[in-house]
Amino acid sequence: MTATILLVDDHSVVREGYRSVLQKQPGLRVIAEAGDGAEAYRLFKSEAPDLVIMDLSMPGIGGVEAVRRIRQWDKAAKILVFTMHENAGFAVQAIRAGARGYVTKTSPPETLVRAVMDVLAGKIAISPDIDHELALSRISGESSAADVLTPREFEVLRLLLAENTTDEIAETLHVSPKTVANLHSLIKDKLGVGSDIELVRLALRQGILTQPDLGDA
Amino acid sequence: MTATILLVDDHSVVREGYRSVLQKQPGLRVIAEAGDGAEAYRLFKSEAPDLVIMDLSMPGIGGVEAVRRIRQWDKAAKILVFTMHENAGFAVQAIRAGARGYVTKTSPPETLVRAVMDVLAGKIAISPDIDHELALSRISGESSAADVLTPREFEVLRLLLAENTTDEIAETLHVSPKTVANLHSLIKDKLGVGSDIELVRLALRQGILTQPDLGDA
DNA sequence: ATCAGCGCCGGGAAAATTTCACGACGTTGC
DNA sequence: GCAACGTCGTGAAATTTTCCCGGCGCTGAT
Repeated sequence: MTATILLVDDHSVVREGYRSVLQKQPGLRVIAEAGDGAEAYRLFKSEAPDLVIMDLSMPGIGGVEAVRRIRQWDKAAKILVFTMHENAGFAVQAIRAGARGYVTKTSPPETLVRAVMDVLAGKIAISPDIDHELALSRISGESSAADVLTPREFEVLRLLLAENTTDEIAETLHVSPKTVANLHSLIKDKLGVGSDIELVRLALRQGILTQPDLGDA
Repeated sequence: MTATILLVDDHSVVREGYRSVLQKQPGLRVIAEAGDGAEAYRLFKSEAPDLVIMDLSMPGIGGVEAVRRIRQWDKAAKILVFTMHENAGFAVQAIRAGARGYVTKTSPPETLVRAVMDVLAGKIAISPDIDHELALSRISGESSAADVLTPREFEVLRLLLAENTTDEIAETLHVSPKTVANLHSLIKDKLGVGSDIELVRLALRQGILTQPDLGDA
């Protein structure tokens, strides 16, 4: 019995790479490919693959959201995240969303194959570098944003990173600009950063702010 | 006569993809692979390939710097940049550094092959999406940082994004904190942004600030 | 040679923002 | 009931940002 696989990555040349690696492995068969989250969801429903290999950064709905939706449709779906982000924050997000594995693209092909086998066998597969990252972040506990912030604070943080001025946020939140400024200050305090610049970079590292570069002008 | 190629990308599975695509093309032969800029430079010198296919985001010295060094070593080197960044800023940097082509990873395999052929034939190859980006950025001219800023301003900008406080920058630059604050304000003015957060995001888009996520904690 | 223009450096003062201390209200949990 | 906490807001002090200014040195044009 060969296991069927759905490949999800927005770079076709990269999918070619996955396929090439997986083909060499007996017992695996790639039956479909998707280039974004929405297509992945659609194909999962129609093809019902045994395993999904999913990239994180994709146009439209991102990988994490795609994982969430697929798991919502099939609570037993086996999804292995395969991404460039060597970052504990992303891994935590992905696992929380329902991924059964997280492997970085810097890993050698064997690691990917091994992870595929593990996930198919029902195990959880995390690549060693991320394991290490995770351990580190536990030790030298960088405040990890999403935990130490209250829901309201977190929302203000997201808006600060996306929207612009304090006043705009105050309006969309129906509170006084003063409150937003207070929260802004409190957030920086809780996160242990001194400037907005550090704040953005922290958010970047932790995957709160996702966009790498889309939307130039 | 078959053309020899050096592949540079820090993700081995991705290199697998390139190879797979290029192998199908008669007249092309991949003779070496590198996982970072330094290795690429070393291999270029020892293997003297006809063409280099280079990723941009890599550990250690990045792709742009690698392009620069290789071109310094061999002014006639043919380098094709193949990256995920669908961003005019990166393309401009790469071309200025000496790349002869710029293709995004979202492009279909044919586009890559076509670009490889064009560059080998001595032409400049830019993928259509970037051409479009370039045109757009010319029209709705986003201030493009590096141009409108004087050298000194640009340096302060870099330090703001990397270093932290105004005072630290003042010291490393041997000027008064006041001057740094003034420059900081002037930079935001010239770039047309209202807050530091926008400033960081602009820098991100334009590739002034490169690190995507390395160095979590 | 003179002068205008510009990059660079910083002072001063007004304006805006950040920060801190504090109070109020509702919820939750012991 | 009450302590603990999240949320919202005020006010006033502290700090930063911003704007306007003058001075210096260089370059290029007249």
